[in-house]
Amino acid sequence: MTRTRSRARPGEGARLRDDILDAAEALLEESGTEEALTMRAVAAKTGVTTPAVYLHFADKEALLEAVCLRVWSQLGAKVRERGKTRSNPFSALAEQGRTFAQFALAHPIQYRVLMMRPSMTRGVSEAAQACYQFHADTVTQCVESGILQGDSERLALSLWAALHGCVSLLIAQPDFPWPDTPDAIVEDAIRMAGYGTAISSRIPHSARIPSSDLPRRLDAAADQLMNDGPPEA
Amino acid sequence: MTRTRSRARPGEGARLRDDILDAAEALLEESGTEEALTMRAVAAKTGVTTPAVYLHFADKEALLEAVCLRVWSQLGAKVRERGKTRSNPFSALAEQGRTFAQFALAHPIQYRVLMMRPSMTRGVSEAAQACYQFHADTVTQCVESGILQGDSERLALSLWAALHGCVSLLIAQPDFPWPDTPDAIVEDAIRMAGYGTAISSRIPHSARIPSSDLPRRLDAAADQLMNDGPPEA
DNA sequence: TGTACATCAGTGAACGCGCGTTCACTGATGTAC
DNA sequence: TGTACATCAGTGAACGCGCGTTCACTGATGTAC
Repeated sequence: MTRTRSRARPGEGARLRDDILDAAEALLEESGTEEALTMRAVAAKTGVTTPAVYLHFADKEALLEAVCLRVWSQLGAKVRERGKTRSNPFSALAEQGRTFAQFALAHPIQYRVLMMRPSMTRGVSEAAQACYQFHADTVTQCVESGILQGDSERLALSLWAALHGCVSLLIAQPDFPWPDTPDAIVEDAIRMAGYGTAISSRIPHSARIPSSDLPRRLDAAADQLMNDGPPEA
Repeated sequence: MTRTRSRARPGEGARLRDDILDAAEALLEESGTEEALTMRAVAAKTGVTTPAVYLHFADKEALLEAVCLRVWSQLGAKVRERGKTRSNPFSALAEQGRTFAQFALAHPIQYRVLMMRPSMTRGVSEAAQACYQFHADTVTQCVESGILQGDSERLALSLWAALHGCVSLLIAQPDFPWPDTPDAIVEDAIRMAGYGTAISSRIPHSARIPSSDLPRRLDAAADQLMNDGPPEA
């Protein structure tokens, strides 16, 4: 790791800050593990000596926070941007989910770091909150337009959790014999979560559906969804 | 951390092995982080000097594998035991899910370790496989009895992922303003995954459901699930 | 235009620490005679 | 029953390493005169 950086002019010192964050992310991506992110390695990757990192980050924790903050911002921006391309809130929800999953699969270690450590500082947790809020708002729109029913906060969580589980398994268990491509598995999860949330939000917890009858009823319900009339007898 | 252990008699040396594993798990639970699991700390917690650990585990990796193996076995046993109490495969599935989630929430760091690191050795991956296989078998029974349709492997994965996402968020983000108790959130996730998998497995990917009509159709589908007749006009 | 100086982005060397791991050793125990 | 001995479950001290962090410093740059 040779030093190739030229010294910044006075007043341009902040340039190093971004370079360090770039290096930190690159390190995560290349190594595949958070453990590789040491102050020394980040400095070397940036092309600078270790103490130089302390000019911009108080300590390792601060550096890690800055990385998280940036990743959350990027993720939030992507989801917002793509989510707005659909007018119907239910399909916007699906599109946001796809965007979220794509981002996670494209930046697996960053995603892992974001999700595994509780948001530490106010800054990070606000970025995370903003990202989640956009999702929650779309869920609220789904409730307002009657597609979903019930407490939008709980619905939003269920949906988020389902998708998170899907990508988090894809990321953490790459050696698992996955029956299909990641995209297809994500798509399955989105369909399942979408239909599941919509239907289960309409069925009271108290309802006891006789098990022997369940397959026929499910067929009928699916027919109701796909066709307009009642299912043929 | 005083040493309280008495030396084992010849032939009983293997007793230490179990004690070490107990200490390792206790350490994880108390500290809340995998980083606390060092050879030194484990030895101290066991009441033994550090090199003594090497009498039973070749290195740190081997110790961690042994911990994982034991946790997977415990989890598998719990799920099997409780899953068998239901005759209907669909509600057995739900019961297994609840058991799984309860175990995860009761042993959060162990769960994290299990899920975050790809199964390393043959032993661990076999234990994990066995645990998952029981779940997959129940899904297959659901398919055979007509409750679910389609590729049981993909269905099993979707269900597993949804539940994993739910508990993994509950574990990783304890500071999040969860709108309800963990149990209630898990229950929501199970209902959502159950209905969602059952319905979405009946709807071809090619089906385009007109969005303007969606709320009414969802109402109708839910009615079909709860009541026997078609929904009132 | 030339020179002394203040500024500030970075350097180089070192610190103390906890870690995984090794190695020569000890001392209680069961056993052979 | 008494004693020498082999066994083996552990001990104590040390190793080298990479880490986060600190501190006195340097040297290029823009600026005042």
